[in-house]
Amino acid sequence: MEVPKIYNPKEAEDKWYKYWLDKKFFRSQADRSKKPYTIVIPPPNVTGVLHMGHMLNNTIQDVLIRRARMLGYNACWVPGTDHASIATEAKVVKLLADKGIKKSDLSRDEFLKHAWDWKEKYGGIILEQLKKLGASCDWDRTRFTMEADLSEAVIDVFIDLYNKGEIYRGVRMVNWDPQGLTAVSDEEVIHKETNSKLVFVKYKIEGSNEFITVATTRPETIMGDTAVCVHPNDERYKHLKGKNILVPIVNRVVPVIYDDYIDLEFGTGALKVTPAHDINDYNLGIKHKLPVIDALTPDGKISEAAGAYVGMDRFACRKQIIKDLQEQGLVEKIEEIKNKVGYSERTDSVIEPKLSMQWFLKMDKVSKPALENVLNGEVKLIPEKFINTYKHWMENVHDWCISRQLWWGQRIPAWYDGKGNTVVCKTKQEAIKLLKSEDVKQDEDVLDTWFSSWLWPITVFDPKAIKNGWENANEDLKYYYPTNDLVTAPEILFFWVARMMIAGYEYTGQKPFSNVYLTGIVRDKQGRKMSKSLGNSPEPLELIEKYGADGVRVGMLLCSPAGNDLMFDESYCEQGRNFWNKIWNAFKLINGFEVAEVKQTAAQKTAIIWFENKLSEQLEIINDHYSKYRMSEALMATYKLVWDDFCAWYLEAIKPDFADGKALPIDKATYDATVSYLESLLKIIHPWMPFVTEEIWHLLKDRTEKDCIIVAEWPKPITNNFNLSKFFEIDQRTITTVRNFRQQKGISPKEKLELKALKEQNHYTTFYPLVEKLANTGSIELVNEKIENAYTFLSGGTEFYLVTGSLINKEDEKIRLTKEIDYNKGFLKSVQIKLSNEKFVANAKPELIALERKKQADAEAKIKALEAQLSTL
RNA sequence: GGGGGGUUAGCUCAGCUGGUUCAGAGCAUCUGCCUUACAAGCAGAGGGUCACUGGUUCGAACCCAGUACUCCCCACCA
Repeated sequence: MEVPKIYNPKEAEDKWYKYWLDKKFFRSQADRSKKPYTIVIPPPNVTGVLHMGHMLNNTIQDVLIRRARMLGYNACWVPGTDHASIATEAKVVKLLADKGIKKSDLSRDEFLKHAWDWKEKYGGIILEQLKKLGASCDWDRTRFTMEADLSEAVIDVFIDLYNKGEIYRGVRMVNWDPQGLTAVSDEEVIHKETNSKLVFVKYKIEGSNEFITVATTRPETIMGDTAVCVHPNDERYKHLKGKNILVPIVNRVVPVIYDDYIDLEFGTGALKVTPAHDINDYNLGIKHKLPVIDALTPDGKISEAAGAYVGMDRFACRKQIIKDLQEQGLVEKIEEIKNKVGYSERTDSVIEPKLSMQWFLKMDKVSKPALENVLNGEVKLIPEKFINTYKHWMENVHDWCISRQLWWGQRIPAWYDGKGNTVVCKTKQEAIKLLKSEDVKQDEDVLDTWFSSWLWPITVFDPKAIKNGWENANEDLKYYYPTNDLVTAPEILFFWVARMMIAGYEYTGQKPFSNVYLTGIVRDKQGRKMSKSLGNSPEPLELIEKYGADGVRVGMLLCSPAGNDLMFDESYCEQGRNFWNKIWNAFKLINGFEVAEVKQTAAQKTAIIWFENKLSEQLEIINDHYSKYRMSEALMATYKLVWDDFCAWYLEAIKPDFADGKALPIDKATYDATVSYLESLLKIIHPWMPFVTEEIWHLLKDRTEKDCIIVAEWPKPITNNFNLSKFFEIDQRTITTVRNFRQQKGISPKEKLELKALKEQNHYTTFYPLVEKLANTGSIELVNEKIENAYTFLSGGTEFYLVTGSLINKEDEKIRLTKEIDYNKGFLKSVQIKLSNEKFVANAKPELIALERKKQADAEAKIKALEAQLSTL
């Protein structure tokens, strides 16, 4: 069959993806007669567009799922998207703002309509992009975390946990995002080292000319001060007991309080206490019954309560107040310091600790099984190094603030009657009944996104399982759950992975997945995280355009050891592209063979025997890598098997000779063996490069409609005795030596050389036909006598002679042989030292000693042979 | 501040129970080849004080202690 000279990835990708969809190869349905293999996708944000992290993640998932499918599992990969409340709401707010619409001018329902419109329009983009990558998800199962029944499950969980007493509402210090105007969880705060000014401010002591100096990085909160605190043992301040202090600017009278929380060493040993704006101060305030003055508005401006600078932005105020204090002579000094300041992950604005009414989930009890089952290995983290981090986090876990001051998300099912009564229930009618009041209002807030996505592995299969209980779960959930592997980024180990485990144990009594494969972070060559803002991330779809999806998939995985960050560089994709090109060319060669009634050559016969061995050996190695989730190693082993073993050695060995400028025909046995090897290889490559393998699969033979490589059976090793493969390595070295000799002497590969071997040493001639073919020697003659004036070398204990008479320079040969003898003598000496060491002989394992003895004997024999050769010169 | 990694060839990384001719792989580099599958290629070659210092051991890239540099996670020190 005529095939194109170059493979066209774009054409093949579109064609085969569509074909796979048409034939429903991605579809999975519960089937008790087959073992399930399940992955649920970490749902990307609906606002998301494909980035390099997704590429890596989803390629790994696709490799795992495709291989499982070929191994005969009922492979099910469930896709979907996450509503991502903060990110999406921010996006929609911005979009409306661009149109001149303010969120505050809209009702909740109006805003949500805009949000849903946006979601319908753009929410599916990322899933479409995944298809370009070749992701073999069961698209019929696509879910969205805010679908009605998934949302209902979230509400059910809230109500259930509330009824169990695990959820409470309270005033707490939360991380307030003044730009997003919402509380965010501890995990959404990123602490960054920041250069700050530590301002030493003098506070006047009431009824005295004395001052007490406090150090602060946040002078704009001075108006919220309600005490000054010192250590009870601090000699410097003992005399202030019972005194009052005047807060600068506002001249409020506040007490001096004593608490051993104070660090005597830091600053001046005196702390201004601002209960509304610092968690420690808040705790001190509670302990010492201090009033709370909230000096800031939700959007980060100075509040009415502050009494000065009202309406000014917090950072502008910081500058102004320092200036004003300096003018009043109240600034003792200013130090430049580095401290950690919290920033919002979503909006990147400085987080403000703020007191507010929020809903919390108690974590101590519910998180226990999630910790235990990782420690006991029931759920495996890959790589294991994350177990320590995980343990540390789970043992020090704080209550989870689950409310968000947003509209996009699942609204908290709490109802208030305005008289201080609260009920938690699903509908307004119930609330009216329970509160015995017509005038009930639902909580304005929605739940944290992770409070819905922690149910993902359950609700994608059966959203009603929460309500109905595990015993009444549907067939899907019972069949597919617990899932097998979760592939995700270590950044969300706590955000999401830990919480899925919590929810899993709480609501199904089982783990949600058995293995958690944590990918690395994709970085650029300088080690910077790839991000849109830095502009250092290549556009994934452009990469696919350039190198083909197969090339990009391979490129991603070539540089991604498990759990390590990967320094991505486009050249890896180039390597990936070269790989599919190589495979295409190998196919082209085989495709061009002319089969005829000719005799099989000895080289062909032995090559077939050898490759069967090699293929089996490497297949076991590859399977082993997979079982340990060593993805890039499995890929590299595949790469070398194809490129080196198959193309460079096997195909070169069985390739027919040329005569009259035309390739000779090939016999049927060799052809069939070669095609079947190629088929096995294509299968092994398929998870990595699904498109090119499917294309070749169909060009190679006439196939029935459903005979696709995507559902072909994963090959099995034919033998488990790999001696042949080991023996051929010796012959490979012989071949390389001859080729090296040619290179040095400038002898063309086309020129036949005469190679002889010493008969008495000769034990293993099985692969001599391959040596003859690949080193282009005449048939290797076994001789009884050593040959003088030849290029002599030892390979596998046999002495070989390249008889090229005139080309041998005696002096050069002497130098070469002397060098080799020296090397072997040195080696022999090290072995002898080892063996003459009594302690070694006494302590080492017997096998090891035997091995060393053999090394000794071999080296001695080698030296003897080389010396004999030298003496003939 | 607490915890966890990492440091092996120019680059990205393997090296599993301390012992095989153990110092490896891929890429990059150099040399020679447009040999009718493939120059996105073929053949060959070079390249490392295993971060540093000490210890344990008959034997250390591997185990232990310390040092340096780096990355990540957690944390309420003004």
